[in-house]
Amino acid sequence: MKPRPLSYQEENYLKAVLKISEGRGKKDAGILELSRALGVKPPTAHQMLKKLKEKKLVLFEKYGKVMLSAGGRKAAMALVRKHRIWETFLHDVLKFSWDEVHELAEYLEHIPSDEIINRLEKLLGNPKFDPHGDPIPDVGGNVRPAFRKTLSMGTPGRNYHLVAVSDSHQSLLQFMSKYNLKINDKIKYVSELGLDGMGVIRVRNKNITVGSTFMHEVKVVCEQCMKKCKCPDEVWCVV
Amino acid sequence: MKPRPLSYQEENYLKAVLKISEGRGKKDAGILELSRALGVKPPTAHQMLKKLKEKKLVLFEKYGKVMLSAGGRKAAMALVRKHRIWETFLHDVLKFSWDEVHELAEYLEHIPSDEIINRLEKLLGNPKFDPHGDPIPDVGGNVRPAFRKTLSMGTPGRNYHLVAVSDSHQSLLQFMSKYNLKINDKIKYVSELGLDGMGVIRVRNKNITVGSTFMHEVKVVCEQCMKKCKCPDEVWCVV
DNA sequence: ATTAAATGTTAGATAAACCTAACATTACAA
DNA sequence: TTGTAATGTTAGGTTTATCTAACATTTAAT
Repeated sequence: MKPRPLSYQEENYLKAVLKISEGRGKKDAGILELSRALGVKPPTAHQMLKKLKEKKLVLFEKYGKVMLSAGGRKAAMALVRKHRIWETFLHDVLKFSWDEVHELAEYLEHIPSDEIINRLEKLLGNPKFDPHGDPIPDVGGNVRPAFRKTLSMGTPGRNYHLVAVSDSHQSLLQFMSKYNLKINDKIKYVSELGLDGMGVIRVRNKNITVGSTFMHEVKVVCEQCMKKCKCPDEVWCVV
Repeated sequence: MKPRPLSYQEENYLKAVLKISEGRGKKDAGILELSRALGVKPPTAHQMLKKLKEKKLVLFEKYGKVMLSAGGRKAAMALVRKHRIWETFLHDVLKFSWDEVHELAEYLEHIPSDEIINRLEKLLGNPKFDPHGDPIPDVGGNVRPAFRKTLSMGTPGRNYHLVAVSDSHQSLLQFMSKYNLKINDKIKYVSELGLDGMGVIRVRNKNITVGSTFMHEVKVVCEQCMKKCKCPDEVWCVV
């Protein structure tokens, strides 16, 4: 077996930097936050990031923030592409539920083959979004922007399409499974409750009361904004 | 992510012991042979096998041979099952060629999920053999015996089904790809050449001269033996 | 402006899986 | 049966990715 160009762990660190710097929140990545995202202690993350700097995959100065280099970003986007195509395969073909696919894809994304991914993509009919509604980068690492916002940023009374949810938020995914809520469901944002950030939505003629996490983590697209191809409070992110 | 029950490498060592002790040749596994099979130096293999002995996965006494315990064999058979189901998926669904699937399956077999494997098996229609003609163990780790012999053990003039070829023999796999030879092809063993163990086979009305490696590595089943459900020179193995 | 809290860095230790060099045992062939 | 070749074992070192403990810098609050 050929040696991997990047180790399993190096790949995870690059993905974590991408997730923080271009994901929901989009902030500069610091060592502490990275170490938390990766489940390691700060000195561990620090050491690895020095190594990735040597390899010119990240930009990182003493006491400064961490950013991906062009090469590092390319590698990280390739991982995101692999992750999301595997998730789509597991969901669409092997019928794994929405909340099971993420963990398995965490392993599968490291399989060192671009060809498997390209063939899976074709098999799946060149999907543009994974089962969580996140856009799938193309072979060049480009993602189409997606017009979307959190439900909490929506306007009560309007209709939305449920398009995305953080795929690593286990309890939320289970909540949605329980109420049979799926990507692409049409929902109506009925009302804000004004208490603990809760709200009420209507799906298939049934009202569901949802909590703050749901309001802030679930991403929706308002059909009006889609049509106008502009959305004042658009929030989109890659990871 | 949960910790793996066995590390990536521990799995490979168990598989290597199985391959030597129950594969073609079926000999007792020694440290030197294991180290060669795994591409490591003898002390490395020795150390790992002491660890696997601690974990009760192998039986191994000083200066003695290595054998799998019941638990070790179960784990190794599970790996063989995963490997062969992934190979079948890659070949049947993603249309990878016969000689490409082995290397990719070497990675995929370590994905820690039995459920993916069970669903793939169903998707593929519960195949009994992988693209190389090797039998796929069931969930319990049982393999059906296969009546087969090497072509060199066959009788010139008879018709055979090409059922198996060592999936790690790259140059042989490429030779077969080149002549468009596939598992399940009907071939006639035309004659022995009596020189360097060479022979002639006939496939789709074309004669092909094959060398010693082909004669000794390619497995065939003689239809007569299959029908009688017994074969005097049956050679079957698991890995 | 000062200080406390948050964050980042360094140094040194550990475990896994590999190595080389040296030594021990077994197997077999003369 | 004895000596050499093949195989196995031990000891000690390397690399990767982790840790803890101690120290340094930056940020933010009074």
